[in-house]
Amino acid sequence: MSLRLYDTRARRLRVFEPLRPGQASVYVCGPTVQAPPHIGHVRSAVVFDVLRRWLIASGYRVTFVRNVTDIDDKILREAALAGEPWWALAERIARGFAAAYDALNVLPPTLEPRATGHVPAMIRLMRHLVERGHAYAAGGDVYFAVRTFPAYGSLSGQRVDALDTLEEPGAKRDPIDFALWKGAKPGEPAWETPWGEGRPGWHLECSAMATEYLGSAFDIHGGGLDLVFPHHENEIAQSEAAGDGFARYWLHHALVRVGAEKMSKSLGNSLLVGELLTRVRPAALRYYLAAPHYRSPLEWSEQGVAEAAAAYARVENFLTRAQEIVGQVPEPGVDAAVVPSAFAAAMDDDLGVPQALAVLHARVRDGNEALLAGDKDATADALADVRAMVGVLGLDPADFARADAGGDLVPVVEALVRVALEQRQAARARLDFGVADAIRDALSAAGITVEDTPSGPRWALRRG
RNA sequence: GGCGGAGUGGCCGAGUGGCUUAGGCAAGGGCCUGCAAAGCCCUGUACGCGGGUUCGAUUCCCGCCUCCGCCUCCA
Repeated sequence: MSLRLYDTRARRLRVFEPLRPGQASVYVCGPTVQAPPHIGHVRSAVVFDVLRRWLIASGYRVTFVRNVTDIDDKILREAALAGEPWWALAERIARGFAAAYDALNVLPPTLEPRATGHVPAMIRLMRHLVERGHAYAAGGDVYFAVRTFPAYGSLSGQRVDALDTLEEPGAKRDPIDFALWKGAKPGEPAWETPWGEGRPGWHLECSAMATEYLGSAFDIHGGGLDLVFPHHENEIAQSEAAGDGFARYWLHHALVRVGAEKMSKSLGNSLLVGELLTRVRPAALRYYLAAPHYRSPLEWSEQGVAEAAAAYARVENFLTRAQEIVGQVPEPGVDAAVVPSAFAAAMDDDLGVPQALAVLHARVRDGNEALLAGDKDATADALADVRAMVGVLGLDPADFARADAGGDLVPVVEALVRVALEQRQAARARLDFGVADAIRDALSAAGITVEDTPSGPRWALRRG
């Protein structure tokens, strides 16, 4: 059994064979930190976090690099609008992204390089390209000469001859050439280069940072489907023209749509993560984002999120009840995860999370049956399986417990609920169901659900 | 116009040449419960339209319709 992944460039599933046995190197395009994260950004992060966790669970040592683009036209414009330094805006937004990733239990990357910290590497790459005749300076900018790279279009299927744009050629020799480096206008941040002062273009950043840390050739390059062209096509052109082997597998996930349209800042229909997390549990949101196959478009719906929350609650309920019987099980940790073979087979098949979830739910059902039958061993088996699977998907409730916790008020609430439930039990004992139900209703109105079990009442904060 | 993707039961969402056919949510019936909740059991026969290939197609081929992404910044 081995992992197969859909490679955009090959347009088919390919068995994953890493460059170095037992190791996997992954580069994922991170955000341009110009505005707060929206739901699409975190889908991307969750998708590649699941990939990463599955690689780890499969025994690979994973080096996972996700960049931050912290210099760009839009950042400069937003900062000017906000009246703050561009670097302050970039830092503030970058922190917002980090917080959103963290809330959704996305593992921190091995390294998170920033474009502004890697200008020397970009200049080296550019020099290389200029020396080899693949790039030229013109009008203060530096451009990549697309027609010097015959493989251009191999990723996206675009043909160079079909790419003639209406755009003014400007200083370019050919309208299809793209900028590696942009000359600084007055007042803009600028770095010194042999071709004048300026700042890096977006495409150059990723090429330089990926090879800086992962080497001339590495295993997987990931990103959203919207990056295939021109961004990733251009990365390939730059890096391969410079003699780097570059990425061996290209993974792209489908996008999140809102009202049948792609969500994007320019369309003004962004669903911001910060706002969503005020009304959706992080774990439920992660379940919602991770559940469909990563190459299927996801049309945002509030009902869908509610369904995801219900499905997740089912898993969570089992874990809670099972642990009450079996005892606390130490978190398996993704690297030690031993998952059911059907789950592994699903994940190996291009990250088949939907089928993997079917296996997960089947084991939850098994576990619930065992619980019902009072079969402690079978419960423990199911618990171990479910815990391992949930860990691979980044959905272990324990990982979210800290975020869900109410801080100092937790012991207070626990004490108050205990008092109320004792009163209710007393009422039930004297068959005074009017009082008992009134207490339960009052707790329910406060968001506390009560369940009576053979071993006494259980309660939980109802979470949405 | 060029490149690419999608249309599945009430909803979301997998998958497959026929065999048991995901899974979740919702719904109905039952068990359990003081009543609930949670849980368990049972029920639902779907694959955009029209052709074709085939003993047999939702699954393969052709045409059509509708929708979406990229071709400009974008996860």
